[in-house]
Amino acid sequence: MDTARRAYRRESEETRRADLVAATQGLVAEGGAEAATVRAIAARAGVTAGLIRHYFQTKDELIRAAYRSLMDDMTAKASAALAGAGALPEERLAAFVAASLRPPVLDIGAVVLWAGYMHKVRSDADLLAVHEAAYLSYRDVLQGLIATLPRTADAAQLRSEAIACNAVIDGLWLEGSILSHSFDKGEIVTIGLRSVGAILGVNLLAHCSMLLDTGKTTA
Amino acid sequence: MDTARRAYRRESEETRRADLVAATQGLVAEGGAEAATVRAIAARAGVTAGLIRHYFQTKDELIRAAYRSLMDDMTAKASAALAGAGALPEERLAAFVAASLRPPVLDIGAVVLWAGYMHKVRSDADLLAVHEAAYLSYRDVLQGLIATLPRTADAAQLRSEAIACNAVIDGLWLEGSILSHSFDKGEIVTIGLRSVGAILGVNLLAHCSMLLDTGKTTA
DNA sequence: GCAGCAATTCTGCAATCGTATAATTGGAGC
DNA sequence: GCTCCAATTATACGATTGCAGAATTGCTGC
Repeated sequence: MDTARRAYRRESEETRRADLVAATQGLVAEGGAEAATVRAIAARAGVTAGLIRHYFQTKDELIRAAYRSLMDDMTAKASAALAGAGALPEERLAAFVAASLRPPVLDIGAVVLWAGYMHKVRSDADLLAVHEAAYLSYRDVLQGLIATLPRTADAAQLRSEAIACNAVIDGLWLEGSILSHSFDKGEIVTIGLRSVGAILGVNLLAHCSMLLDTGKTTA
Repeated sequence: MDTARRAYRRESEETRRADLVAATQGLVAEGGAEAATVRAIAARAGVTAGLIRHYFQTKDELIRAAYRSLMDDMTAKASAALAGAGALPEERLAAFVAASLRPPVLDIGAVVLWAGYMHKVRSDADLLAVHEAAYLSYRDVLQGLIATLPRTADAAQLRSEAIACNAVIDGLWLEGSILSHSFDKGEIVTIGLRSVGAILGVNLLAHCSMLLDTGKTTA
């Protein structure tokens, strides 16, 4: 037998798509978008390149699916922190902010993965829509938490505040992930809570000292 | 004459390098990193592809030069706004923040170029150093402006505040660039000034209404 | 266990990539 | 205006890319 074909198992469409998406994300996270070639993706997913076209009409379609998956997962992970939080509005907001600024959301791999898609987001209208939807989805959760605070605020003010809080979280997420070595443990979370609190005029740190993990008990 | 060679002019090394860097940035800004092929870069710079290797040993070296140039330019453009500002600390800080949140600093091309190199920043120690230096350089300018405000603040507080203000500017810069269509004109600048003011406990909007350009006179 | 279908592999192709190097030519110095 | 060197063009090469279609094979229903 000179021609020994590679043995394989049939998998459900759902499984295969998930595998291919995961492989794509792993490659982009490690080596940027240029590392995610169809052959590399297939190899990491344990299949051959031709199969990709069986599940995705084009490579761009796979990339889009992978990006959508990443964005959804990040919002989901931050939102999951709400389940363990109490009923107090300040406490819930603080839990959400803190969860967004620590692993697994705060992660250089996630940043690189996210950044690796940026150039596609620019040129691909569909991807831009995915990005916008994910951004607004996260911001809506944030705005919902802000709205429950014991204050009076009209719609326009709520929108402004949500944009601002989202921005400070984004910025801290970025630099905290990239330059993690130059920040003390818990510093990013503390600054995030203090900044969001300052923007909204509430004290998040007071209600939520249990969310901090400074690693050292500085005076 | 069957072989008509293309006519050309000799230029200084300085000019050619600048042209190639500018061509690279333009292409990445328009079409993402994948659009910046050596042939496309050369064509835009008005030369042939071979010349690139005459000035840069490898394409990566050119891209790195373009990245370094981008980072330096962004800080420089924001800092340039200080020259036209008055002597009042609030006014100067506001001018700096506002300049960081509007074109040419607020630019999707800059975001894409910046993002396109995240994965290299992760693995390449030199590039990480470039990023960190640029980040700290910008933050230092910001912290210097914050320190001149008429308040009392110790070193640790100044550091925290600079990180927070930098983060909110970063986040607004990102989303404002990517989703520029979903924000009103001047909205990003206004939110930036209000947020930075809230974090620092000063009113930047009061002193600096001339920095805003809302495009419409809403009541 | 046998048929048949679809999941998967395999092979190939045209295009494009970055790089290397030989062939030219513009322009400065004399 | 001639010389000569470096700036620039031109050409070529091997590798890789996304994509397509034919060939195979694992699995499901009987």
